[in-house]
Amino acid sequence: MSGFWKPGTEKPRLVDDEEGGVLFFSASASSSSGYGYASMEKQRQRLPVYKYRTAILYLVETHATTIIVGETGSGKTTQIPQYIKEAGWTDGGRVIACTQPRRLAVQAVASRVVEEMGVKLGEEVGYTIRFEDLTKPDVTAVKFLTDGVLLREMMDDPLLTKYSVIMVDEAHERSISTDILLGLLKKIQRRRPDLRLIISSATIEAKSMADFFRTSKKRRELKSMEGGLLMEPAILSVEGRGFNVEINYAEEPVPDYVQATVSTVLLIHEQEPSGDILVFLTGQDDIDASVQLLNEETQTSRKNSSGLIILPLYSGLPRAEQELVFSPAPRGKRKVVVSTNIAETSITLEGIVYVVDSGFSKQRFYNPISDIENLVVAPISKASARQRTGRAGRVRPGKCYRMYTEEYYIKDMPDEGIPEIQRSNLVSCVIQLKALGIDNILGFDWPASPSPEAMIRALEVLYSLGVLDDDAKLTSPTGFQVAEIPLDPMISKMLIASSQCGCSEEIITIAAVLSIQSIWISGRGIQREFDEAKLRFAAAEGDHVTFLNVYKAFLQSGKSSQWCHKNHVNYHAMRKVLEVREQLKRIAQRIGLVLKSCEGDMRAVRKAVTSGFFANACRLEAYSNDGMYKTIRGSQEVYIHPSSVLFRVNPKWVIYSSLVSTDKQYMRNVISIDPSWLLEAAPQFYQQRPNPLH
DNA sequence: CCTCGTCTG
Repeated sequence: MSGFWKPGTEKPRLVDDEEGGVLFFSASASSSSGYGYASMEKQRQRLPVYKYRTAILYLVETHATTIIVGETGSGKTTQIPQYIKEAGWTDGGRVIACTQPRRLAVQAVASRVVEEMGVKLGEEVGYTIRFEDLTKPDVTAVKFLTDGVLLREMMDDPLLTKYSVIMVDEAHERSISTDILLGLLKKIQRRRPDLRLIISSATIEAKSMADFFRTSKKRRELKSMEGGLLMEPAILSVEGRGFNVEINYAEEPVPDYVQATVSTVLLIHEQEPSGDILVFLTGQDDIDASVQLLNEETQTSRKNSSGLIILPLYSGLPRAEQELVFSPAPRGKRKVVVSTNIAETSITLEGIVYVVDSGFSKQRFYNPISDIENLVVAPISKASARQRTGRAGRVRPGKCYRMYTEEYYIKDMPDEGIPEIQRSNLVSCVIQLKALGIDNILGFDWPASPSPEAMIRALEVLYSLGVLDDDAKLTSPTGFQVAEIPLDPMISKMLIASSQCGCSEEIITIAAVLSIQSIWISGRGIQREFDEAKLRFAAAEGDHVTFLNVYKAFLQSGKSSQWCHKNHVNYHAMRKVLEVREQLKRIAQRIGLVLKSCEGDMRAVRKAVTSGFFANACRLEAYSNDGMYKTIRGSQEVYIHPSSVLFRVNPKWVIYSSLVSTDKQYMRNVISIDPSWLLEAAPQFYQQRPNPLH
């Protein structure tokens, strides 16, 4: 091959990030404008995946499912859809789909492919993510989209008939949507022998992926279907372009991983040649603590550590601070990014040569008995550790420092993490399958089965919401309406009820706010100011009504970002609220809800909230001095979260929208109610319980 | 009397 890059010639551009992350080019990176078509073609041919072009096309032609194991930098995501198209799979108006778990990745990959093909985005090549559809019917032949969007598309077209090839990228991440999608695609395959699947996965997951798609144990059926199509999944491995990374383990188990991490960073800075450092910790607490320790070190010691630029990174960080991590360190300085898992998959940093891996991350766990989701610090898997390590070898050979022993890695660390679907509440997932006509939820063929307890709990909740009937079928119209709304079913139910309560305008706003992370900007140093700012909007009824006040004031300000800043309101979150609100309004109209404002009648609003969230009703314990509540459903001890406007107000009866558990169970987003509304909203749910409302 | 890993429709 003559396609090697020589120093002094044009710089090879990094292509897409194979871990589904998005590359952010620093200001110094060369722009693409200077490249002609020929040179673009050359670049494409230099990618490792190019060697496998014929093999991939052959496998896709002859196998129903092809599993591609692609290492970092192989070029699979951008190239394979193009190969498939060049081979004629889009002839006759058929479409190739390529899914990604994340929106940013969809956009990044689509624009790269558009550039390589020299076409306009939204024509031949397009993408669809929530709120953004850049595709043209009958024109778009290659379509990038999120897993979630493809799932939604199945509601209108369960067999996904317009697609000839579906590539599921980053399947090893095992997100809930990916897992549901894989289960459904396997089902579709039986009805559509013309459909081809390409599943891209990391090495470690490839075998279990193949096992899953090995449809039948009967050999005859397995070997071939009509037309000589092989049902046995093919596996193809494509090497990557990552550099070698030397791994260093702790010699002894580490008692305090934050401390160990900090010491390691300082040691690297003292002893190793230049190159940026990426540290993986678990959350804001860890990160702030270690950033502070590192800063102290920088200030007290006069010698080496002064050349360090220490930057935290987590999703809760304000946008401007997040962006700091992408600017290159000034000459002679070394950048240290202290990050959560966000840097493991979602964000790619250039210039990282050293990785420090604490060996932990925060993971969600769900207890179907208490119906509570918890976030806990837990050891990562080998797959995760490898991924973290790989982050060091993107620009040149790197080093990874693991804050655990080699023995621990080999003997105790699990190969793969627990798929998200086995750690989550399943209500949304169950309703989606029901809407697709899958009646036997317990018998569904999952890549990883959720626990029967979790399934049963989800069915119970949906039954009590009136979404499922006695035969566990979707009710009409409520069940079908709830399935149509892209929100948590409790929020959707609240929305539908608001149509009857005559307060849908208000509830749509509340639904939009509840479906995003938080509309407030909080920070450690500004706690008191923040509380004061919040008091300006505080409503006696509770947080939901407070949201309405914030939204109203935001509109009155002319949707001003300065106004947001002054009031500790997150401007980006409010833009998102506007966006979700518009979408919900459209859906509400489509499914025949009455759009109406209650003109300040907050009883109506509280009743509508109760209709969706009655299962989260709590009563203040009569003799409780510390604001202890008990849930009506399970007599769980819960407390109002200090961030709530009802903190220390403690009304007798409240409903919450979610629980956060730390040292205690805290209710977030709390509203006061009248207990008689509970019986009204869910007679079957509350009558079964022995005298709950005395 | 105190906080929240990351995503998605």
